[in-house]
Amino acid sequence: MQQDYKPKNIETVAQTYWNEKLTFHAKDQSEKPKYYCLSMFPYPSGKLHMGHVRNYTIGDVLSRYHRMKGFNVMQPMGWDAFGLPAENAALANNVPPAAWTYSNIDAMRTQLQSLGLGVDWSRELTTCKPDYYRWEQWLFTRLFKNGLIYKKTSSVNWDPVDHTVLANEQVIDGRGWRSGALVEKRDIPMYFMRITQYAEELLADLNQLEGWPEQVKTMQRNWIGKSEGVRFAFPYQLDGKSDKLWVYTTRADTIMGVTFVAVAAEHPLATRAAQGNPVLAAFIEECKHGGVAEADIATMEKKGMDTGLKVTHPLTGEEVPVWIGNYVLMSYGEGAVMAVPAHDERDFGFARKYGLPIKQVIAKDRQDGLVDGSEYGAGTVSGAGSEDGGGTGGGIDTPFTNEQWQEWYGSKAVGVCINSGKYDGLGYTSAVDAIAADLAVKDMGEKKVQFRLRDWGISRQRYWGCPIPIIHCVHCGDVPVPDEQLPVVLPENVTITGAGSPLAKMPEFYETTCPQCGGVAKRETDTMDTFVESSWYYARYTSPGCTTGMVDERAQYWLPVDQYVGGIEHAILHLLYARFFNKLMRDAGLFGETAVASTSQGEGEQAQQRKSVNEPFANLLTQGMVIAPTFFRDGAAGKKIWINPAEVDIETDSRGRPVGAKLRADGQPVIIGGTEKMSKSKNNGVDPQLIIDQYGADTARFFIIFAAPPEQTLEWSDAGVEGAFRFLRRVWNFAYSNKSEIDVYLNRSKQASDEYYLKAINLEQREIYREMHVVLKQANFDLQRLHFNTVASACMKILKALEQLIAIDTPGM
RNA sequence: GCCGGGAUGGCGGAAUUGGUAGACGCGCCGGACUCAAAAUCCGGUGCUGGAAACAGUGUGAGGGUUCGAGUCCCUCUCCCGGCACCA
Repeated sequence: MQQDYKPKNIETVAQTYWNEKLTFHAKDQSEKPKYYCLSMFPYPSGKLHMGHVRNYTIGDVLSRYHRMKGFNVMQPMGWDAFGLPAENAALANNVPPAAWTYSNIDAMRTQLQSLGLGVDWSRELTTCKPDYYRWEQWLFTRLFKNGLIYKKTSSVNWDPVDHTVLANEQVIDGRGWRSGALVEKRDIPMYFMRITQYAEELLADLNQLEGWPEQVKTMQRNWIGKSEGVRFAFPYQLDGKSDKLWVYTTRADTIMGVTFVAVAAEHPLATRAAQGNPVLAAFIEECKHGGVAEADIATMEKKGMDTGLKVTHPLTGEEVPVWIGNYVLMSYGEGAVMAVPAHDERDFGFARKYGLPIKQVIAKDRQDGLVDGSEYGAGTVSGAGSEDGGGTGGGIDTPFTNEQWQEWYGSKAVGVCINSGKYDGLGYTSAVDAIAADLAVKDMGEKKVQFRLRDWGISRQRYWGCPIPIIHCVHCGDVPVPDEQLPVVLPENVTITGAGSPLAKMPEFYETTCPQCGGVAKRETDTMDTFVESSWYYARYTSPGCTTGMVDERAQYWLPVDQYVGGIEHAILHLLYARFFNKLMRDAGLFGETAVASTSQGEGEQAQQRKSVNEPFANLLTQGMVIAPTFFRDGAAGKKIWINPAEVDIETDSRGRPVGAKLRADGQPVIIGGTEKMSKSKNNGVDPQLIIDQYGADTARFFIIFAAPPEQTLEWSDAGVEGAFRFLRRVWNFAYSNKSEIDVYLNRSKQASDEYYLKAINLEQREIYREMHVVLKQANFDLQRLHFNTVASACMKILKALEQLIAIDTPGM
């Protein structure tokens, strides 16, 4: 009667077939249009998790879909193999990071292959191997020579007990994760990539990325943070010399309301003021405690101390006190900020705390909030500047007060200047113009465009990363390693102690000679940020085995990536760095002719696209998380004991609502927690391997692709998996029972039966993917609108229709 | 703190421009078939009250605009992602 659906057999046969026939090998030339589909490569943690399965299934569906549509598809896979976890594992298990990483890669490759992805494994790359990172070192030396990489000091988290630099992740509540010691900020020399030189282009080109989600582009725009403001100076006399304290503001219209300036603890003025002032020196010392992470700095208590120094207001000539503020960052802008307590919420709080004066210089002129400051010209506003700041337009009147912050105090849109002498009555734009002009006349400042984006510090005081190809010579300074000496190979047999980099303790690594003068020299022992490797892997996939450069001419055929798929958590850093690297590689001439200035739309644009690659990823799909319910019991000392959902039976009432849950092992109740991201800590992960073993990869993939739109959160559901399995089984059984010749095939030979299976698989996949095809077509190929329910019901309808047919065509791909 | 998202039944989620909230699916309940179960099929299912007809109520909270708000405006709460050394 009906043959059982045995996914393991079917999938093994299919995967073997694909491997033998090299089905998914991408050709570097083709009559067909190319489609480069890339899913973000995994960090080889050791085990596949559901997020990986989702990521690669989405990419695979898109790949197979385009394959069926007649594209020359390339879907590669590789390993983001450098990074901190390998060093942690080395500490915990006493295994060298390299050995740990390579064995993880082997395990995960096996798992990935059991998923049956249409991946071209001949392009596999591993970033911790010299054949990959040597080209990164090559690019480093080029960038160093042309000034796009430079050296400066920067703050890191220093663990004073373990004598080691800590990652932000390793700083917990201001203390080292292993030692528990209070972390300090320490300034050390590092290499920086001049990403700010590309800030304007990185910002402008976002507008070309029509295939990117708007929210990602918005985040990148805000991150780059182009602002138009005024850079100006507070002059001062100190130690018999005249000098200027520079600050930058986007609210020059409030300059007349400055009542103090705040400088970073590391600012030269702070250092000077602390001389002979032990209290101030102690405060500066206190400011050094804690980590360097911005989120921590921004949320900590705002503290400050008067330096006793005074600077002069450039327009009023009044004396302005200089304070040290723990919230002012030396690495941002000038390391000093003007403070206008009346019109900045943070300054307001600071002034209230320390009893500093608050001077209102902006009045809310209108209530409707529609007024753009630019509409105001000098003298066009009458009656502005009333002392209470209340609007004249009725509605809720919120007069200015020194007691409580009001949002409108800080709004550019609603205010006009008051208490500002000649600037009274001006709106935002005209006030800024007038003030900037007056500052310029005095040579005390000018308008300036500034970016929030900072240069990218790439030095890491870590072992498991790509060595920075620099040799330090006492005579010649920092000398880049010559091409013929590349790669600088990272030694793989080391012992990790958790206290500093092993490279710094290996004379056989760092002792060398200067390539320029031949004298005794020392090799750099810092390694590069692992984001460097992930910034160009997409390009390397186009040129596997290339020994002549980062990429060869094949890159011009495949790039840009047509579809990139990955987590939203990479919306800023990784994606911005990869865009930056793409431009660096383009300007190094690696993608053929360099960019032609964009002229007109249409034909000219197409020609330009063939000549150069301005952006690496044409379309971006940011997939959602995989979440699952959590269960726990209260253990000793208020600690929760998390219980895996697989070990729990849920009881429901007559309406199907959960009323309780019991641990299967002991029948005793457990507490139902929230639904959260699958994680080790909450013990709510579902091991993909168990699902594949029990139901098969097709069920796992089918469930995961249809249970939620790709970019939304996916709630794991055992029932949903079961449903997906039943659906596939039904398709299978239907195909089987309608094929009378099957028995003939089966009775002939093993080979023939395999052939039948393949045909049946093709039927199954064909029907499923045909449905997706239809839906994708309806959705205008917009996978983000793809919806499980719509697709599933369409599949059901088709299936029902098929069941009414007695004979169907022999399927074939 | 700042930037970007989100919140609709027991669950995933529908709802073109502001026009019958809860499509479709899961789950659950009832029925058919079966010795029984599974599978399959049929019907029901926001909540409260009611045997039912029906009534009231309902899209995180509070306000507003409108003949009409899940949708637009304001304020707020909570959750998720990122914040430059996790990847």
